[in-house]
Amino acid sequence: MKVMRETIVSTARELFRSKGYAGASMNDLADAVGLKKSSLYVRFPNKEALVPAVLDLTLQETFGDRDRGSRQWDVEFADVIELIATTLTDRGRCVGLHLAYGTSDETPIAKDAVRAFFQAHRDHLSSILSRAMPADVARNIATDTLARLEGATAFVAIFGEKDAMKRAVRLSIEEAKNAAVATSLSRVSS
Amino acid sequence: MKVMRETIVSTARELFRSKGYAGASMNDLADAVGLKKSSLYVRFPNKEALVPAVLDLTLQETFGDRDRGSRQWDVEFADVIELIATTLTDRGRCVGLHLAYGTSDETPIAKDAVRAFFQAHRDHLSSILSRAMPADVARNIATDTLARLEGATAFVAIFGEKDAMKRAVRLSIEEAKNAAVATSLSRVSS
DNA sequence: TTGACAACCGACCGTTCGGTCGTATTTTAC
DNA sequence: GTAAAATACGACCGAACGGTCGGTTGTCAA
Repeated sequence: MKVMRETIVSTARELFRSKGYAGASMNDLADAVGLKKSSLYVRFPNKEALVPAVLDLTLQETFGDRDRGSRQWDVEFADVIELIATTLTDRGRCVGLHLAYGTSDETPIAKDAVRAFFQAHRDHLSSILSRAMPADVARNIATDTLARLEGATAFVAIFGEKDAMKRAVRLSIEEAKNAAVATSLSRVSS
Repeated sequence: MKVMRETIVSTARELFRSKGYAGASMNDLADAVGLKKSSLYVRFPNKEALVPAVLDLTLQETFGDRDRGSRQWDVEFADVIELIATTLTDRGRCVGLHLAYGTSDETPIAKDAVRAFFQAHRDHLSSILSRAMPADVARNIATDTLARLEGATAFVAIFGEKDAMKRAVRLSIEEAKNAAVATSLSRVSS
């Protein structure tokens, strides 16, 4: 009857996503995976330790087995943000953002994990974009893309609307391509 | 020693903003306003009833005493989104979004209040924009503007970065102006 | 078959949660 | 001046919280 660690982590992710850090209880998690609360403490020292595990799993699923650099930058960029957008649309909420809002100085480990989570997202996107534009431009576009996706998720969460997410994806891809064109033009003129 | 209702509501807003619905307790609120918990229940029937009060206050402060329609649409649009952006940057979080993520079917009154809150934001922005463009375009731009602001707030919350918010404001204003120009051009050509 | 080890559970701890109620105190109205 | 209404409080409730601990069960290698 052994319960997989990944089962616990991905179930914890669902709970954090829908109820937030404070709203999700260890008892909820235990019930959801078919264990008793005390058994959870064999695998995780405390509730806070679930947060890095949850975010690491999500990062792995998003950027893990991606064939990095083997394709055109624009295809890879479009692929990864469409993957993120689809996940956000299907789940209706972003675990990372819910945990970002739900953690504070009282949960420093969770807070650090959230920072690392978003930093990793930005770094990944930025590294794809910087194949076609200067690093500072890439970083800003990566940031704005993530912001747009997070904001569009709010409209999925509140109204169930998916249009905003579609526009966010389209506009982000356009913005990246425009920046790439502007970069190549300025290279020619200089 | 009477404590103003608005004091309670705006203090509740701070708590909801920083700790979320589940994370903010009635005891926290009582301590913060200098009352005992039982005294709060004289003014509010339960915790959930604080949510509409908090969001109504915020709406009032954002759109309340604005001289509607007396100025150019673009000035008014820029003004109101700069007010929102400044508030979000200063506070580091959006109460509305934190409550949107923190409420569920178990708190229907709060959930409805959140929907009304964001709908009111969208309606207000949309009505300003529709002075210069078709209603459907205005609605989409209003939505995307709010999404951008919410997303940029995440980067303030997580990294303390304010640049993303500045870009969000600038890009939203540009997008609105471009749509207005496109509208007037298509009117001429038809 | 047995010993060892990992997985799991029930009972329990102190604390905090949202919420209620009877009562004391202050303000207001007549 | 006095009655009524508003305001605040202390004590309390059952439930849920995160977390601990001693003991039982299941698995597997020797």
